[in-house]
Amino acid sequence: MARPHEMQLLRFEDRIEHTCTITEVDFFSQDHRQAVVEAEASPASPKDHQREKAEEEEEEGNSPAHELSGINIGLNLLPSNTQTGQSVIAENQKPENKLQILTLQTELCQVNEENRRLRSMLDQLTRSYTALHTQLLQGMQQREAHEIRQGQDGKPGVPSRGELLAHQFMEPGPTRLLNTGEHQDDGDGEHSSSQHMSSSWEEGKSPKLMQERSTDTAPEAPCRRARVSVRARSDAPMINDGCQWRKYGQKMAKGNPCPRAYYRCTMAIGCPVRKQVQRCAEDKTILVTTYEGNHNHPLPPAATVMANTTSSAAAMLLSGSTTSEDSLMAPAVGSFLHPSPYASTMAALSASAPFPTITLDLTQTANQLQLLQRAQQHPMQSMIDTVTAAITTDPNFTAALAAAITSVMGAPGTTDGASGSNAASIAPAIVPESPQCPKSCTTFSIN
DNA sequence: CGTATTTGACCGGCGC
DNA sequence: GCGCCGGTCAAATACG
Repeated sequence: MARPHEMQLLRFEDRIEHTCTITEVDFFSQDHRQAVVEAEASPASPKDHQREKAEEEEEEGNSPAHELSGINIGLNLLPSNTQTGQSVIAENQKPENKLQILTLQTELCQVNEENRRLRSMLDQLTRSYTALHTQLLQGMQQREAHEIRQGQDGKPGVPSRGELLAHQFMEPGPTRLLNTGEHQDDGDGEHSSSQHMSSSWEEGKSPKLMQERSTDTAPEAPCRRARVSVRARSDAPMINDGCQWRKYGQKMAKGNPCPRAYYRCTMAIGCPVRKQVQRCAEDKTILVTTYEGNHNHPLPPAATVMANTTSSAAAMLLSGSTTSEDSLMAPAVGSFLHPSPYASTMAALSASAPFPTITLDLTQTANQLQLLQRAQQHPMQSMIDTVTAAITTDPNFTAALAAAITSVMGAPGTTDGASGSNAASIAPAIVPESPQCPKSCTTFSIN
């Protein structure tokens, strides 16, 4: 996964710690940087220098356990270094400076402690993501194996409604979204006998095609995927999400004076991703973009960031939908998207369509500081929040952020949808798109 | 002239 | 069975 990045990060931080240590020894220098340079270049403290060299040599080991050892070394160095420094200082400097030194030592220790805590948090996040990803992959593999077995047995038999729905929701993209740029789902991933992507979209949609291959596809006939709807304030007719789209239709939707436009992704031939763009009937400054499907091609960074965000939301939605309506509406949304006081305003599922739909609302304002604070308690959620907020506030930020996100999240892969970079407001939120949620829940339920 | 957009027709799902 | 609605297709049109 992101191990190389992590190692780079850790080693970079280790260097910072070294620098801090040296700086502390040369605290009385006026110029901090100059002091560091001098400390590194001068033989004034050969012990420290040798210790640093030993640490650097240790770092070359690159063993996994070294990540923590590096941290500990940095921390343990402080007392020894400062002891050495203090002995010199005690001989040459005024007593009041000792207090400053002690104060700075304390601060430095706190900073190092914070560093270590953040690092472990990052490790934990990485492990959690890896575990979840593995679970998703295993689930997909088991399901596909099961369906292949059914196909080999001849008539698969009529699955229960629950099975059918569970298949529907296990099927779609977000699981693969989180995977990589492999072959896209399109709702027929299990049909290894079926062909290419371009037709797979149609298979998911076209009853004719479904009937032609009814022997092995009938249980999948109503197969749909999760949708991710993004609400953002924008004057533009369509938000710039980093992808290339071609308009293929426009309709007047009931209950909304604004037409709904239909786009399909043209970044790759046969890419099954489509999106609908429509202005909110209540507030025409709000642009509602609904993404469906998963890209079957690499995405540019600007599109990848929000793709990860939306795919995470969709993954959450789908994982919840495979169990029960309760898990869908409460734990899935509640625990993943807004475990905090944001719960009441940030997330909800839509029932306006035969698809499970999750809406990311980027139209509300939020305190970025709160996002940061939440980052410490809920790293995964905060990552999504941060990404979304960054996108909505500064489109130029997306490219730079993409690298960082993908380094933590793993390969961006093919993902679902993209972002609204022109959104005017900040807060990522998921709000009820429809008052018909209960109805939708029954659709999701397995009974 | 090639590509993108527009727009009416068509199709299937769903509710009555 | 019928009509409504959402979604897609494809011919016509616009644009660079």
